[in-house]
Amino acid sequence: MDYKDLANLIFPDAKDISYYEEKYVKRNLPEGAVVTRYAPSPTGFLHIGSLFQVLISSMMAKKTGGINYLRIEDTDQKREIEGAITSVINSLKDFGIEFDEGQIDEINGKGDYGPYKQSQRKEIYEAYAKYLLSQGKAYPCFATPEELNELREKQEAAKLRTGYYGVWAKYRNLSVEEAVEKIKNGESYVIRLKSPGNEEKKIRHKDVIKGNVEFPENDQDIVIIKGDGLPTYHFAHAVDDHLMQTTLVVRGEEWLSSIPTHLQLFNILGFKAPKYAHIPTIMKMDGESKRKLSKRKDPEAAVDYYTEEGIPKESVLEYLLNIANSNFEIWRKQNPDKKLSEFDFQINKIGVSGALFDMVKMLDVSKNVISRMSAEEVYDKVNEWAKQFDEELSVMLQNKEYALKVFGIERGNTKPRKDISKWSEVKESISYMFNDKFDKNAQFEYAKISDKNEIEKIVKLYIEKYFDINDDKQTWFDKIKDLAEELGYAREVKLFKSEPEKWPGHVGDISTVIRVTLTGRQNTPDLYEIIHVLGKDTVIERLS
RNA sequence: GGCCCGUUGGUCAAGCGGUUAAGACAUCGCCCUUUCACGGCGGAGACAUGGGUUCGAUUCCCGUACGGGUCACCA
Repeated sequence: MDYKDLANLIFPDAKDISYYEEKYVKRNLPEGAVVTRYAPSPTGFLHIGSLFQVLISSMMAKKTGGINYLRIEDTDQKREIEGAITSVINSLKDFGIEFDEGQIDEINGKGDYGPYKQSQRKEIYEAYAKYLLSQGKAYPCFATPEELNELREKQEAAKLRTGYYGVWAKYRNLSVEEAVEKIKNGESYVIRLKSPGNEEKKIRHKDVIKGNVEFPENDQDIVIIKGDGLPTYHFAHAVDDHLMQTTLVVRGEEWLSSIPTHLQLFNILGFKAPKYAHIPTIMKMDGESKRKLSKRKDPEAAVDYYTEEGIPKESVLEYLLNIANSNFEIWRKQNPDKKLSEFDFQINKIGVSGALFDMVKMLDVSKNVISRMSAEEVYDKVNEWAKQFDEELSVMLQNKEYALKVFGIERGNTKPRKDISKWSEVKESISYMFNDKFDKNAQFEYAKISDKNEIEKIVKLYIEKYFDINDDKQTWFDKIKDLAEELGYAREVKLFKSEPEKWPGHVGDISTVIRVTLTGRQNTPDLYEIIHVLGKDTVIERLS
């Protein structure tokens, strides 16, 4: 009996690997095109770090005329979550990320290199495992969890490196006969790689982002096929990325230390290894120390958070791009109207150390993104958001024509207003523009001039003598100045500042009184525009 | 603990042996013919640390400290 017999016993039906090698033909892509992928395990939760990763992959594929595909890594049945695939696909779609190829729903994929769901690729992994088995490069291991535990304890007690390797790999040198017998006895087992690595030797590898890294060779006999018959991540990674012809693997830096294992696997299988780009983890400040954004503690770790808060997807993407390529900011300043895809993204310019997530900066980016939108765009997006997350706002926006006017205030000119950074702020910032949300009898907080009688006097005189909806802006403001003067206030701020003792206040204080009476707040956009959007009747009604 | 990776202002970051060490956010002050949001100008604020190498180190090498990652039949 030899290895082939063992291989046949374990995987009697597995095909020869040549079948798959021939089935998946070479991709026909332009020179330099990158094939990359996003390969989540379906936990139903899209982390901001994952979005970062997909963004990078997709930028690289687009830039080079390549392919970005979606592969589902569902080899851990214990973690399976119903509907998770659809939810990930939809979350990504919310951010404008769609794949050229790969999984499209819970069961189906599109493209010539599928299936794109690992649980549907079992026979493929078996073929490759059988291939290794038949050459004696992999073997069945009968160690029980208890045995493995014991082994580790022993190693720890002796202060040795833990793991299943070298002389500790108890079943590595079991004879074929013994193995066959155990299998026939129904003993459970996994398939392990018979690692040819030597811990004393180093391997050198050039990561696209991290640059040169050096590791000891892998000498662990890692599991490639688990007890449940499904492959481990490592094995599936090698087989899938080879067959799907991935040329660039973008993944989190927590994978960096598996490089020796992965390179070894590619090598033993006779595959050409892809390039790897290990991207830094997005961190958060927690007290004194940094830590990974956590799905349990930090709502902003989940991509859906941004959707719910109404932070536009463009903002999130721009912020992320900012972290990735710091020259993006400059580019954006020079090209305010260009699409993100026109930015010449450089993957090797991504910083090597983990970036802290900075919500303040994110909102600043967002504020600028929103300021570049037209009133129509703002309307559409706010409306869409409100439909889902804020019914009251949604109702307010029903009169589209009016809402457009509201959003058009100080927008579309060379110095657009920058006061909205997320849709969830919109209601509060525009509520006074709606009569049914405005209570003229509420107690407003006035500024310098707060005497009730004085306020009444100012407003009354304004409405009776100076208010004319048909005035142009200059005339309108001149009249406020006249009003100020008539009431004994300085008509220019500068005048007041040069001789502050001469007047009780200035034109700004007067306009503040009108502003507060009209809107209920001290800070608003341009009063003249507000008056015109509100219309004559409302203005008179509120000021009377 | 072993093995990796990292460390430039409060934050994100340029920089690749000789720079007054960019820029952005935040912060502070002033200005911008009404507030706020903008915009403009200016201020404060950094190369973790100790040794080398070098005429010269933020940049290269080694150690230390600190931070992160990883050591599963999870990905």
